[in-house]
Order: sequence, then C-alpha cells, then structure tokens
Amino acid sequence: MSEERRLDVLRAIVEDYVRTREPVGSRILTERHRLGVSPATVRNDMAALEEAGLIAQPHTSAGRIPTDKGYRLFVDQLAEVRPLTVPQRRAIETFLSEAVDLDDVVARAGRLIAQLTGQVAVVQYPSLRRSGLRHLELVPTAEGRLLVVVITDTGRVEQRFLDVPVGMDDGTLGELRARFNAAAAGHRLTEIGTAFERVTEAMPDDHRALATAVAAVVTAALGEESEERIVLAGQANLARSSMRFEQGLRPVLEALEEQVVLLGLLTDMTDDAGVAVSIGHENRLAGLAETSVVTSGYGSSDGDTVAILSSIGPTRMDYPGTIAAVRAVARYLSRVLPS
Amino acid sequence: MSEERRLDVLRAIVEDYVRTREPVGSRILTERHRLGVSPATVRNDMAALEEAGLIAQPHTSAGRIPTDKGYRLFVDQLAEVRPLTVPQRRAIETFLSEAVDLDDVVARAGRLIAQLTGQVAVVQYPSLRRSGLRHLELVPTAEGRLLVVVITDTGRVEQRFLDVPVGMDDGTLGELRARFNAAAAGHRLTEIGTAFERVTEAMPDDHRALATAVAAVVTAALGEESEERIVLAGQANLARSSMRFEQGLRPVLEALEEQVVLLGLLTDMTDDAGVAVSIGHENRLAGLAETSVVTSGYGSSDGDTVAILSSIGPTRMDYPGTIAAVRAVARYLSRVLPS
DNA sequence: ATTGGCACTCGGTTGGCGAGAGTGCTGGAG
DNA sequence: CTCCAGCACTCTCGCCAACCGAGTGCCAAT
Repeated sequence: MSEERRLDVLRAIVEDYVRTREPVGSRILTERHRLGVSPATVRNDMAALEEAGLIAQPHTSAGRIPTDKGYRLFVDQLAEVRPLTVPQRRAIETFLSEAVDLDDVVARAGRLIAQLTGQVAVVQYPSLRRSGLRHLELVPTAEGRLLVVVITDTGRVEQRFLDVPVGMDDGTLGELRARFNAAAAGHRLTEIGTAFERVTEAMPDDHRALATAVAAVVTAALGEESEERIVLAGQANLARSSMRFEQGLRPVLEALEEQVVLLGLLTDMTDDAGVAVSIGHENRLAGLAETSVVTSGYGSSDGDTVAILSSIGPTRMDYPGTIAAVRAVARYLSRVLPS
Repeated sequence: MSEERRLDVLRAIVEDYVRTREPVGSRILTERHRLGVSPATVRNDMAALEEAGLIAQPHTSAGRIPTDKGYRLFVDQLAEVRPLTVPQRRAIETFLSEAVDLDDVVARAGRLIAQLTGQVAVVQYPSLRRSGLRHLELVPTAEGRLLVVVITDTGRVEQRFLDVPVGMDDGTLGELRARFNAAAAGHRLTEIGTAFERVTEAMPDDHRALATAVAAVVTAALGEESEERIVLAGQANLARSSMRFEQGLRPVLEALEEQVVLLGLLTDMTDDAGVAVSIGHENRLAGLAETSVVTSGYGSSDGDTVAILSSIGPTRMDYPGTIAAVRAVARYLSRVLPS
C-alpha cells in the first residue's frame, strides 16, 4: 500500500469535493482521476486515510469528505501553486491604480479580493505605528468642541473630538497649533510624546490644561487601539448557493461583525513571510469553525508589514486559487501604497 | 359592516403577523384581540380587505398576511407612535457621546440602530456641500506622488492622491500650501474655485501646472461625487431566524453592497421633515422588494439635513418601534454633531 | 348586520417502499 | 505482500398514498 498513492487519493478527494460540493466515493474517484487502480484498492486507501483522521463520511452510505486536518495536509504538501492569468494580473493593477485616495485603495482591494475569490474579503487599514507626524490641525466646531486632525506621513488621517472650555479664542488655538507642529516636525511617533511634553511645559499657565489635553488626544490617537479599522467586501458572496454552512450564515456574519476580535485573529495568524492559512476549527473564533481564512500582510515594498488583508470562505474552498489571489493583491497593494 | 372595524381587523392582522410571523386566521384573531365579534364576521371583513388588496393568503387554506399596500395603510393611518423607553434614550445618549471622532460617531450610530431595531442599519457620512475649507495640506509620499488632504469646518476630512512630476522640492510645496490656504480662508466651498484660479494665475510658470492640478483635485474632492460614503451595521441580523426571505438573503446582501445605488434610493425617499418609510415593492431596488426601509435625515440642530440614516428590515417589521428608534437616533446625532 | 353550522380545499406530515450509492470484508490471483 | 473482483450490508433519498388540521366561503337563521 504505497504512501504516495494514498496522498494522491487525498488530493483527488479534496479537488473533487471542492469542485462538486458532494461527498466523493471510490468509483467516481477512479473514473475522474487516472489513479491506475481499482475502486476496491481506493477503498482500502480511504479506510487508511479515515483512520488517520484526514477524511470522514457524513453518513455510512455516502462518499468521503476531507476533514480540517485533511485540508491542512493538502494545503501544506499537496497543493500546487496556480498563478493568476495575465488578464487577471492586469485587472488588479489597473483597478488599484485608479484609486483616488487611501479609502479608495482599501475599498478597491477589498472588492478585488471578493471578486477574484468569490468570498468575503477583509482589509485592514495601514497601521500607524511606524509613521511620522506630518501635520496637526485644530478645528473648532461646535462651541466647547474641538476637532483634532492628525496627518501622518504615510497618508493616513485620524480625527478626534475634544471637549474644551468654552470661550477659547482662535489666537490661542493658532499658537498651539504652530508650537505643536514645530515640535513634532521630523519626529517618529514614539518620540512625539516627549516633544509634546516640552511644549506643554512651555505654555503659559492658563493654556496649559488645553495643551495637555490636546497632546493626550494625539498620542492616544496614534496609539495601538486605533489600528483597528478594517473594511469588508463581498458579503453577498456568503449567500451564494455554493456556500451552504451547516450552522447557517449567522455565526459567520456575527464573527465578521466582531471587528476587533476578527482583526486580532488575523493579526495572530499572519507571519512575516507570505500567505498564511487557517482552516476550520483552527480558527479561534467559534463562528468561523466552518470557514477557512487566507491572509497576507502587505505594506511598503521593502517587506515591512503595515497591515493585513484576507479572504474568508468555506473550508471547502479553492485553496490554490485563493492563495494566489490574496498574494497577488497584497503585492500590488504594497507597490501602489505610499511608502 | 362598519368601516372602522375593518381597519381594526387590518391592524390586528399586521400586529399579529409581525409578532408571530405566521399567517393569521379568523379564529386566532378573535381570541387574541377584543374585537367583540365572532370569527365569521371577521371572515367577512377579511374578504373585503382582500378585495381591496390590503391582505392576501399564501395558499387557499392558510390565514391572511398583509400586502405591501396593507402595510402602507397601517403605517400611514393605523400605527401608533410608541416612544422609546427612558433607559433606551439614555443608552443612545451616552453611547453617542462617548464617540472619539467622526468615524466613531457614524459607526456608533449604525450599531445603535442595528441593535435597537434588530435590523440592518445604513448611515451616511455628513455631506460636504455646505462646508467651508478649513485647511489644505500637501504631503509628499512616494516619489512622484502627492497626498492632498482637505479638512472642512464640519470636521470631515478628505484625502486624494495626485501624481506629480518628480523632483519637486519641499519649498515649492510649502509655498503652494501657504497660498492656497490663504486664498481659501473663510470661503464657502462654492467660492473656492474662483479663489484658487487667482492663485494659479499668480504662480510662476514652472509651477502653474502643479497648482492647477492641486486645485482641480481639491474642487473635485469637494464635489458631489464624493458624498457617497456610507456605513453598514448589523448585517448579522439578516441571518436571524426572524428574517426569512422568500428569495433568500442574496438579493438583499447584493443590494446593500451597491452602495451608490442604495444611497440614491435613500436620498430620494428622504424628505426634509421627519421619518420616511418605503415598503416592499415601493423600493426601486429589486433586491429590496421584500424589505422595508425606514430613513430619516439628520444634521445640525437647525433642521438642515446633511446626511441620512436608515434601518432596513423585512416588510414584516415592527414599524412603530423602528420609526421611533430611527427618529431618536437621528435627533441625538444632530445634537452631538459639530454644526 | 351578525352569527353558527357545514362542506370544501389544500398544505404539511407521516409511514412505507424501492432504488441507488457506497462501504467493508473475504478470498483468490499476480 | 499488493491488488482486485464479488458480495452482503447499510443508509439516504425520493416517491406515493393517506391522513389531519387549519382555514375558508357560503347559507340560513337570528
């Protein structure tokens, strides 16, 4: 009983099941793949694969379907990379390069992934951590309300409201703005805290409270907790006939709405190099137990990962195709993005 | 056959069907509502209501369910306003006031609507039209790439990429920024175009092209087509058992992804005063034929509508509750928002 | 105008049956 | 030792018939 033929059988099962979405039996298998052996032999191999926990049968008289473990082995050892077609690559390139701003880039990347994979796309906004501060703007809005706008040199913009004492005049504001901007010029985000401290200390007493508040808001806005913005696309794909989940759509949709937790999951599974795949129960989120997640980091062309993008679909997904799509979009995205 | 009792019957049918999600027959109706008449009489009324196209029966031996027209009459004449409870109002208030920036306000409003109504929420970002320009920032990113950031005095921030000739030095950029900002100071958006023209004309020849490009980008960014941003929330509610659509979720999810079209629909149905309801086939979008949309404008406290928020659910929805929730959130939102 | 009674319709459920697919096992051939 | 043909067994699925119950429409009586 040759080991490699057993793996051929597993590969055949995965491919057929992904395509037809029906449990695959020994007869069909020998008909559709040139395995060179009879159904009976395949049955023996199947028994061994089932023993090893790689496949299972839904009911006694049905064919086999891969388990999570089976998919894992398929992805790690059996799947052959299938690069995108030239038209596909070109479509990615032009579609991304037509974006008018950062929001649009992220949105377009999501739509691309969703359309290429026929699944749900999740795209994280580029992270702030490594950025420098480009400009700080203070805008009075309602009375007693101040809008603080932070522009980083990666092109990301954060805004925060701040409650301030009423009766604050424009002159004070202008001075504050000028001082902060001067202090921050050319500094990395990590150094801004101390630079701002010096500014607040130098302020006259009656404005120091305001200055401290602004400084606090800015550093908070650039801190970790604001790196949570993600965008979803292609949720309609969940309702396609090809995506019937045992438990229904609910747990999946709920998991997708828990953006903070979802982002945590994606962050944890993304390693620095290339595309990562998390299959079925490997996902920490119970709601994603019937799905697989394919993620890749993206970022500046020098390989730094500043954010994540991923595709989520049923465990029975086209892994090679999805991996290729995610990788390709991540690459072009890294190129288009302001470094 | 009294006319008003017939309407009582219609109201009872709507309320029962919304609650139980099952066609309601004459017997049940007399048991659960004190109509003071026998099932047989109710049957006569039902026949008349069906004749009028207000109710229908799915199959011959089933109870009646309201038609779109029936819901319409219910909403217009029969529904009693049911104000939110005090705890609910308080929850809205505190939850909205905890928002840290504009994004957060919009996101929180969406989550509120979704949670209060148990349906899908759509919230449009405040429109730019009536804003003034507060500050213009030019940020070089990659070589040959310029980021243009526009901050309006309503607290909204728009960003655009711009391809520029390489080898452009920081000094030019700084000068350009200063001139544009000076030109725009205190002007409404409609006047900025001409103000910018004067700036570009005054520029030395070798920088005029750049200046023109920047001016074009800014005016375009503030133009109509960029008012399209909306945020969805509570899509997981679509998968709840209480939302079974005949046609499945697909058309609904697809309609929600067509954000441009969706926003057009919402804009068209929102009139200046209060909450508007569009029921079933009244919706232009075919995908929303089985849903009803409840929208309200919101904006500054002086009554101007700067954006829209709405709740989308099955035609069989709790209209009074949904209307109350949408109205309440719109009101608090108008109060919290920078004017 | 209202109501009780009654015959009728029809969808949903149940149970039984047969067909088909797929398996595991066994014994024999290479 | 590997492979394979055959066979008995199991289980799902689709089909059909029968039944049940809910609800209706109509009619005659009040």
